[in-house]
Amino acid sequence: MAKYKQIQTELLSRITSGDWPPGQPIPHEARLAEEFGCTRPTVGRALRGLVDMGLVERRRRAGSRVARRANRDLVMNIPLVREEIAARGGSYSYLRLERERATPPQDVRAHLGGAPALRVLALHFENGQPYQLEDRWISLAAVPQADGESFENISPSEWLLDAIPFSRAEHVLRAAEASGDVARHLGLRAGAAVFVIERSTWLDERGITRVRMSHPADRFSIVTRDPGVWQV
Amino acid sequence: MAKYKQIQTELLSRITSGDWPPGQPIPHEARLAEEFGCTRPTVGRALRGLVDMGLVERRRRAGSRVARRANRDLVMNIPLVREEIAARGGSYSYLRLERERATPPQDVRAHLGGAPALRVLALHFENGQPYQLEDRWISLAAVPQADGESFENISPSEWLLDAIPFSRAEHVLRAAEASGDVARHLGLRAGAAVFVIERSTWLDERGITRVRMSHPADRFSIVTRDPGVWQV
DNA sequence: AAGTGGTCTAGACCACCGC
DNA sequence: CGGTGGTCTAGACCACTTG
Repeated sequence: MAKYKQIQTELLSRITSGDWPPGQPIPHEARLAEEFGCTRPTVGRALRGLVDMGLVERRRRAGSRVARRANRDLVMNIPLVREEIAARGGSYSYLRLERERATPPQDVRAHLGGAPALRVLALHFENGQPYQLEDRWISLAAVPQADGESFENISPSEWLLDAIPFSRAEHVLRAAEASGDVARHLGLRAGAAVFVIERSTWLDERGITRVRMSHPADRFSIVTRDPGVWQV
Repeated sequence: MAKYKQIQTELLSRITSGDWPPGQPIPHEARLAEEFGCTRPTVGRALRGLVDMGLVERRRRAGSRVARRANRDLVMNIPLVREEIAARGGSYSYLRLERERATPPQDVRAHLGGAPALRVLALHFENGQPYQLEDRWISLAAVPQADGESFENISPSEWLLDAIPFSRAEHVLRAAEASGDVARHLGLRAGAAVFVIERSTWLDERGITRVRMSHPADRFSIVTRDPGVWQV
């Protein structure tokens, strides 16, 4: 194991063990370097990871302290439906329901701009049961190639991932009660709970696509992980 | 701006602009160091951030490439309810409903161990309306101080944050339909959609606490951010 | 076998900010 | 003002893995 990582692990255990309680000043970099028998940049690299984890606060001249509120960030991942289901050993299938050029509703226009857009509605199945309803808008100004794609054999999600890069993405997670349309497509009764993910992506401040992914509540959950010590 | 960060920004723009498409090999560190007029460790630090963002893949001997699937991680934060509501300018209030020593259900026992546990049920209000139902189990073996706390004036979440550190946390996010009890406490009809967060924490493999936080679907959502924060 | 990334050192300069 | 963290250099050794 790399030395900076050993140091990181050791400092981490001093914090989580309560040996260094919240608010406790941490020895200077120079002192730690002496203690661990290495140079200051190596200690600095170890500490940087702890700062990113939100466990340590550092200020010039004032020194480093254990953060008072270790309000750590959570990390999650939203994989492609197909890969997610395959990873579980389930059988995946896909059905395009609708595809049309149309004018998006107000909130989507605010994101994609006034240009013409493509709407695609599609279903993803796990073991023959509806698992996700994908309701997507694609800006034809930003992604003109989409006009030539029927999306009958490949889902918009998957196609876009290979077709176009993005520089920024935002996700909103929420619970909702299924509207009549959503319920019908997912095979639920109207008003049943669904888990909704709305994803918006940009390429340099230009809206690319907006998608609403709805899942039956009893078949979907998201598990987060701790941000491991991401080395910086 | 630090040089490693300038380099990172430049490389990032080459990727997001499509100049370096997915799968494209990236020049060697030595070559980039030459191009940017710096040393190899500096280039290495810039690239490390891109690897953490999932945009670049590196293998010894094989070199670096733009990741084929920029399946980036998402970062979110679950703040204290009180602070979350205060940040919105709402008025916060708190009510402890129940507190008892009891034997946890099977799944919680698997996490906390067989030792005695404390159960606390509490409500968090925003502007007088129920916002979160907190249903918590605390291991008295791991947190004996909890036995002396009534939780009438401070929520378990808040108390625990200051009382005891943790080394690992796991969260499960899901949608659900409110059971009779949950619905009654939250002022909803039975079967209404709720957003549920289940958080489990450990200190060195020893279970500390498990909490289920239920929110009315129409008043709760989570917004994620890009993890670009820690480097770019 | 050799090229690539991964890491560390020893030393240095600078910006910031609390004293 | 001076101490602290933030960064960079020049050089080096090593581990991994692929051709």
